[in-house]
Amino acid sequence: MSRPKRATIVDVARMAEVSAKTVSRVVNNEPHVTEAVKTRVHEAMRALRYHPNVAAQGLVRSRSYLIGLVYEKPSPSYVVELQKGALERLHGERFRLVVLPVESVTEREEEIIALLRSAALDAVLLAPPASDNAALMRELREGGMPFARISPTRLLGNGPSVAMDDVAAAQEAAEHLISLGHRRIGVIKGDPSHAAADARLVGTMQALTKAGITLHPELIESGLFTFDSGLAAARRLLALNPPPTAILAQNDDMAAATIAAARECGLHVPEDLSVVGFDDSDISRVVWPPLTTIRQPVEDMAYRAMDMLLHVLKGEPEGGDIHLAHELLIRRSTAPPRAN
Amino acid sequence: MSRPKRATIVDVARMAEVSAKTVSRVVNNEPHVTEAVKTRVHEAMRALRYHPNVAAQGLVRSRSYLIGLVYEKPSPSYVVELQKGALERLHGERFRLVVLPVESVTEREEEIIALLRSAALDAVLLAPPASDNAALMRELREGGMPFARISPTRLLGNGPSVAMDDVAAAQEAAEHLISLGHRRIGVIKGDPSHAAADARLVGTMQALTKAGITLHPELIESGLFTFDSGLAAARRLLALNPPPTAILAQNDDMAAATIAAARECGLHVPEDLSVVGFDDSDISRVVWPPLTTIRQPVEDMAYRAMDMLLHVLKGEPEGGDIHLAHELLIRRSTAPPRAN
DNA sequence: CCTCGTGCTGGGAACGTTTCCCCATTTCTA
DNA sequence: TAGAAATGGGGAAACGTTCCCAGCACGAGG
Repeated sequence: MSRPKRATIVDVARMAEVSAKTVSRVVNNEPHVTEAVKTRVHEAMRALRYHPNVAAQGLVRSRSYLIGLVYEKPSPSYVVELQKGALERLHGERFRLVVLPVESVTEREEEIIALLRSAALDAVLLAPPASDNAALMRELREGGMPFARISPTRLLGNGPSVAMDDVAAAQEAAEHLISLGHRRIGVIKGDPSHAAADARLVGTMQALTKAGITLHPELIESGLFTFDSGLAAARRLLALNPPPTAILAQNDDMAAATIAAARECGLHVPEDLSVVGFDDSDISRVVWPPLTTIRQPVEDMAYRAMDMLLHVLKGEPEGGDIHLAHELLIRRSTAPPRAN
Repeated sequence: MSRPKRATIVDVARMAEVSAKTVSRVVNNEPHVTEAVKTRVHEAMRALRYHPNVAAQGLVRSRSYLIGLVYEKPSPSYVVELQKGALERLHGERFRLVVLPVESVTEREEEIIALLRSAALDAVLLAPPASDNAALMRELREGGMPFARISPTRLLGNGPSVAMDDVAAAQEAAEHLISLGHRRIGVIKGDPSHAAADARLVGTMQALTKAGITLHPELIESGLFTFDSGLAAARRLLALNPPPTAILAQNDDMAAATIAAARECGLHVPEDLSVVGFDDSDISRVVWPPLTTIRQPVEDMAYRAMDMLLHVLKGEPEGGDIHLAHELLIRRSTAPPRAN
């Protein structure tokens, strides 16, 4: 689309018999141009198939019209929803989305920062756990690079963000199990480097405490938000004596793994074991039985975060911390415990 | 990372006491620079935290260092693997990946082309079904924009591509069912706008014909590669009298849906119904029983396609059509039919 | 009739690199 | 030893756009 020498602004200017400057004004919808001139320029643009050269615009305006999306190998459905929401908002804007997945293991903050620096971005969208990384945010601020945060769990008031209330959501999920009659409830935590894992545990414990239930440490297992890690954690929980009658997994992938682990032990879900997930990702409807889960509006969150970012880029004052509502979706993986 | 006036090449030149031209040579690893000068420049670069301005480079070299990835709302796991492979190859290169999902419904070829044109890309990676779109490829060629194709099924010899043999793979899957003793085999096709859907059907029919089995049209249902569409198609197939003893779904999402539909009818998989999927996506291991499926090396394919694209961008001659091997993974969703 | 604002337009200088062309010095070849 | 070739370096133009500033017409008010 570019090699066979594209039309430049002076070609258009020559054809429309105006100056390059005027063409620029027309392209950017600036005032001080007569209607007649405007239409003449538009015709010339169409005839020459003129498209402004983004690199040149970027050079003089010191803008690259690129927005980065930083995330760390979460579940596929999460990534896709994130991208969908961000792109949806970008539709019709001249900004483009550059994906920047980072490996927590190999890449340290400095490397991420170097990556961002060399990528020449105008702004970044930070998904967890980058959205909770204080050092990263400080660097960004010092570097003058605008950012917005998705699902931060701490350090609020630190730039625009969109989140849901992980604590309240986890509390609600646990209360659902308690109200069904469960007393011995296992928890599978997510990746400890995600602050959401702690927030969700706190919510769970609040519900249990309120109901007068003490959560034995043996009932808390840690995973990494992946199916395989969830499988291992669920196996450990189900090997306890007595095993829990319900398991609260901190995302759907690990909840699905819990169902698989239960099947291995010959347990039926939900008769022998209730399972609750988190996120309402695709996987929650694909497994059997479909998962009771917390709906987290990831796509909306990404959309809103991108919206706030665009506002900042337009020079408007920075937005604050936004909360989006969650929702407990009761499907078929939870039931009262078997009476024994 | 950019607003507080970054160091420019002349700052570095001044500090290292050489000309801007020399700095440029060092940055680009060109010859004609003494070691001593080179280290002096490197030191200055580090001290000033100099990073070349991509926009300026792009302007003079007429390169944007952006590569687009065009795909059309396929399953999340497919997208993620695609991106993973492409990014893996891009690691260490200066090119960045811009994601360009397109809606087949709303966007027609011209809009896609306009999108690419305005995105100022250096090259594009085409995933299905864009990789089979003749008009799109013609436009790209005329516009001088290099491209590489992922999983094309027709119009080969039309630019570098990486694919697997859909026909042979589908044939192998069908032969597996036949060898188990199945004779009444249902097929759930994928989105008709993907040429792979036809190729996989052809392979299936080849296997059946070879075994002397005629495939009744009533046994062929169409889906859209999504779980929901697969659910509806599977329900229709299972409502037949007699129902098929095995169903071959053209991707894993629809195969998972088939298992769900079977459960609705009170059928057990694989005792009452064998199910075969396609792709070996995450979902195939998450459902119960785990799916017998064809492993499609999506990540490798994206990696190789990106590799070929980079070769073209370096001015080397265009590669041809590459084939990657598939593999039939026999898991627990297939078994001999119940004797009746 | 002169002046003064106001709306439209153009000239020229940036923006930060690379590249073309040039010169001086060193090294190799015959 | 002379000439050719290679090496190390610099000056200035170019890439395509936007932005600052000035100029020009036109109508209104004195």
